[in-house]
Amino acid sequence: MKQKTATTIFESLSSSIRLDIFRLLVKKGYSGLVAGEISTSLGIAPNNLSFHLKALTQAGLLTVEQEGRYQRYRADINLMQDLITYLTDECCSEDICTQSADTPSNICVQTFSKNKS
Amino acid sequence: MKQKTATTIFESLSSSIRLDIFRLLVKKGYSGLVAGEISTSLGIAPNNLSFHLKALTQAGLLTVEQEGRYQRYRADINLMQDLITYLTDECCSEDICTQSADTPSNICVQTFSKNKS
DNA sequence: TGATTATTTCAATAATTCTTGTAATATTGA
DNA sequence: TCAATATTACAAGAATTATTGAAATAATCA
Repeated sequence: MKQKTATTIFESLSSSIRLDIFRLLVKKGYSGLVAGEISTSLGIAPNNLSFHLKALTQAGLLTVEQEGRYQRYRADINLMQDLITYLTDECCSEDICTQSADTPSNICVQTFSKNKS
Repeated sequence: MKQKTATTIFESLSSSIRLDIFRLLVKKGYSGLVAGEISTSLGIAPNNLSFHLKALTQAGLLTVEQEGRYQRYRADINLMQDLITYLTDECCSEDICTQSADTPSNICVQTFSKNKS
């Protein structure tokens, strides 16, 4: 994953409106929702919603499918897993992880669990 | 996790400078780095770096420990796992997941893998 | 103590993002 | 075709965030 991709995803989810939209669509699963339903459900003005849907879609967090005059949006959470990998794949590569095993703020927990399983 | 916590984390990582800082510290593991080392390593002016370190720390992504006249920063990636849970814990709760099993953009993959393992 | 170094704070400007209103586009149904 | 509905595009002002320079704070060392 490129850095630009990552910052775009984070930027997309840094707005409470967009986070609400994404979580709503995650909940709705494959069914997704059309723009009007999202607008009603979250109480966001259609034009403002369109602005945020565009941002989420461009970040790759949503997919859109045309259904007649409706646009159906769905969340794509696969991208989230790639994002975590991007953040943590070099975890502790320049440090001895074991040092942190017994500290309260253990930044290597994820790496440890990966190794254990 | 509260919505405000989540948006703050996303906002923190939406800047390329802050993403660089976080990834650098993830790499450095428990050793972490002091502010001056981060400044040199990434070529960021000390006062600007301080601005971004403050943002990351307030979001909970970094911890700070005083060492004499140095401030040692460390990444806390545990928070990332909580964040993923916040995003996906209600995944497909209002939809039949199986519908998406054979589609290219399968938003439920994560849920499926969880169930399989 | 006095000088030096590390880091943070503050203020000002530049840049970016959000929201709203209005208009445009496109599909549906009579 | 015409009217109604769904959605998007554009433009302008308000609000927020980033960067820089200068100064302040605090710890170290001679």
